[in-house]
Amino acid sequence: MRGLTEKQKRILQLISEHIDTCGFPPTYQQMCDQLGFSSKNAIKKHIDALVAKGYLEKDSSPRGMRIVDPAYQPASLNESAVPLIGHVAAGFPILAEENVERYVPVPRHLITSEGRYFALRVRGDSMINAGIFENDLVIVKAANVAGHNDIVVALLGDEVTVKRLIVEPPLTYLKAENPAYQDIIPQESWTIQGKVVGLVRETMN
Amino acid sequence: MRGLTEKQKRILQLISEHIDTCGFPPTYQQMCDQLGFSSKNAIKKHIDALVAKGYLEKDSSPRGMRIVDPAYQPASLNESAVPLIGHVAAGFPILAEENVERYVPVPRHLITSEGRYFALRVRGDSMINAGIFENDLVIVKAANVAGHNDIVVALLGDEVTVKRLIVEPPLTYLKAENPAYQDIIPQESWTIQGKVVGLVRETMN
DNA sequence: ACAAAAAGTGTACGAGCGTACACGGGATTA
DNA sequence: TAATCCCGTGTACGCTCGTACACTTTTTGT
Repeated sequence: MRGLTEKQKRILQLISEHIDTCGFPPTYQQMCDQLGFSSKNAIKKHIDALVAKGYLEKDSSPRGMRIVDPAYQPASLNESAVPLIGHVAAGFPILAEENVERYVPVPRHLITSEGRYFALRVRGDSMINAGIFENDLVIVKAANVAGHNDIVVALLGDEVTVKRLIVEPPLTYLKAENPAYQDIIPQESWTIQGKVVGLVRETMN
Repeated sequence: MRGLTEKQKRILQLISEHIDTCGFPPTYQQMCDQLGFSSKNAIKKHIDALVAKGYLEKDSSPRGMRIVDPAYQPASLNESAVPLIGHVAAGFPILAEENVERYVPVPRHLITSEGRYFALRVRGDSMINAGIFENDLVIVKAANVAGHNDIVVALLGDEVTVKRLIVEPPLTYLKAENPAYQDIIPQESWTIQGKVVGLVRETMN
């Protein structure tokens, strides 16, 4: 993977931009028009050079190209998106479409193999000692069980809460990471919804 | 934008998966093969229905489709990737290609218009009271100046550090968010490299 | 029970796309 | 001066893709 000429860089950038804008790579003709060329062959030669140098992969059908170099990657392919659960409507399962506010990108290696994931906006400051602040988004792997000391998302009645799970047989309870809060030893039935595997903070003020 | 039939959902999902895998949408023929159909028209009708319902946009050239519904958005288009700066080689500008370790996806709305951004892995626990832990990735907007109370990335000699910027004329200094650390009132020359605008935590242990 | 919508097959066609080949010009190097 | 890249033009060709039309079957709704 050696150096690129200026024109070749321009081509890569053009492809990347087009994918960002339209969701798919451009045709040779479109790139011609955009660069003011009048022959598709100018493009083809650059593309061939890029393939030869390993920056691009091609399959010879229309728009059939894929950028290899991560520096020019449009936006994704090493990443994935998980649904951000907004207000949880009572009665609905937590992952129901009705609850999805938007989607949050996360590094793909957080999303190991299969398993459903979601994001949740944190309310309150009960976990500040674990570095989880109000309005942070926690990335959660859906699960019904979890281990000792895992940070989990639990459902108590209608309320969704993020706490540390403490397993000290015969006792299992939820612990806040903030001395101002007491442990929660639920009387009513409660369920684990998932395990926190990551965090995204979008506001720094 | 009304309800979809099961088959139509399947089609949307198929397109999304293909984009994830290959970087561009499939052709009608490819979708046929994958679903075991023997006529491209089956696909075309579903696609037309999806367009009519507003879930898809089409331009009548090969692979020319774009998913509108965010729930089926492949992985990107609402997100962007910023370079993760690994070890900073002395002498190199911080954003030099040599320093890039990999790319980190972040929500696009963090990346306002133009301006260069990067990510940095946090070393040490000097900012724990701001909820910034060791090994967290801070998302940084490159800048040479910053305001009072901003969390900034500063370069002191060869060392890159994350601290809160305190502007109390005539004094300007860096403050750690951890009582165990003292304020840094640099004698030598130092520069602001950028302002922290977000945070990503990939490890929760 | 009847009509309408959804789902799928088969054939044929025209246009757009990638490709191949021949050609010209400028810049750098031996 | 010749050789070699890099860059662009022009023409022609064949294949693939999206599209249109006719027809069948199953599911849904009133």
